[in-house]
Amino acid sequence: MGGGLKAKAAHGDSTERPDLEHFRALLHDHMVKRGLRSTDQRRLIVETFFEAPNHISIEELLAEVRQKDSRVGYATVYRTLKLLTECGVAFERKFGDGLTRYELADESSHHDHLICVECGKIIEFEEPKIEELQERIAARHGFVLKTHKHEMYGTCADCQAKLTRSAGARRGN
Amino acid sequence: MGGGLKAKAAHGDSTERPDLEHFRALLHDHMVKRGLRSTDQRRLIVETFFEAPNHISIEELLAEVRQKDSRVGYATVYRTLKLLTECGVAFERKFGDGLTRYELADESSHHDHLICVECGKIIEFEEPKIEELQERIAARHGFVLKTHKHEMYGTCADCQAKLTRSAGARRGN
DNA sequence: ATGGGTGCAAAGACTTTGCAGGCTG
DNA sequence: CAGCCTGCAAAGTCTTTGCACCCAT
Repeated sequence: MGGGLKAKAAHGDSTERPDLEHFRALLHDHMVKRGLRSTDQRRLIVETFFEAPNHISIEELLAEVRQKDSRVGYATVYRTLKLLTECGVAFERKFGDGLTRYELADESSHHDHLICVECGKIIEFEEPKIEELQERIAARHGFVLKTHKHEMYGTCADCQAKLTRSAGARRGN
Repeated sequence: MGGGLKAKAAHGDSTERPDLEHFRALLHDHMVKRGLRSTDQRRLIVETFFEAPNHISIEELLAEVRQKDSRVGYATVYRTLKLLTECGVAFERKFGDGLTRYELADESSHHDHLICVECGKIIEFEEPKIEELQERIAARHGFVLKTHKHEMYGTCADCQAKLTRSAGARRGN
């Protein structure tokens, strides 16, 4: 029936890959500037992060990393993501689920999030009109905006279908 | 322009108090329906919550409550707020600071939040145009929206002034 | 008298950090 | 070969829960 399901969603919207070289350079500069060192673990974690779907949690990233080197510790992933955040390569995101998630700090494609409360699918969206309205509201209150968080929670098309089906079944449809 | 600034913000926008009777009834019904009991602590906590500024944390509410009865425990406040959330009297909010905050579930005045990253001031705002755009975006992706979280972080007018002043001083102004 | 309610303290779920030994530059 | 890094485990935060006793109903 429902075909194969995409399941994935989250990641890059197929179009073009982000400019990883730019991020590698950013990280490299930061490390040189502070006398930090390049280690096997860091390189592995960083590259794994670059390949991973956006909005990955520490746990998830650790799992990926351990497929390549099972001896890497949680703390190292944690500290490396902290490092990436500091040098502007990653953004830290806290959705309501208690986990901290990370995504590539791709300024060039600003987006917010649409999240399915049934299956957890995360879709990114952009809406310049909203951005503009935000600025106007901020100005009205005398604020200068730094960042914002705009998340919409609902049920995706797939899950609506699923729910309708089971509701129908329950009703003896 | 400018004038005196309202400063307070956060709480009821001066206009009218929310309809507390409505919320008391909601809670009462819920408790009767489930055979829950009305105790001194619950009444105290609930009324204190009603009087407290919006976006209060458990710790803060507990402090208020303890001014009236120092023997109330953290867990009771915690459980009472859970109860209020369940029966639709309060909303749970998680801003990025790791705390859970609660506000009156005043549907009639839907709003989002503008937060000063310097002083923590929280201002509520409403913008129907954004709400409408949200629905449109959700529809475009096949979603049916349930809730959303829209927070904007920046520097409020007061703090901008403060920052400018100290920056100037530092520069030998 | 029941069985929900309370306070305390212990347990969870995540995130941070201290340390002894390892490795980069 | 100094000092940053790592992995482990312990320590923090904040939120939840188990329990024995208390008290509305």
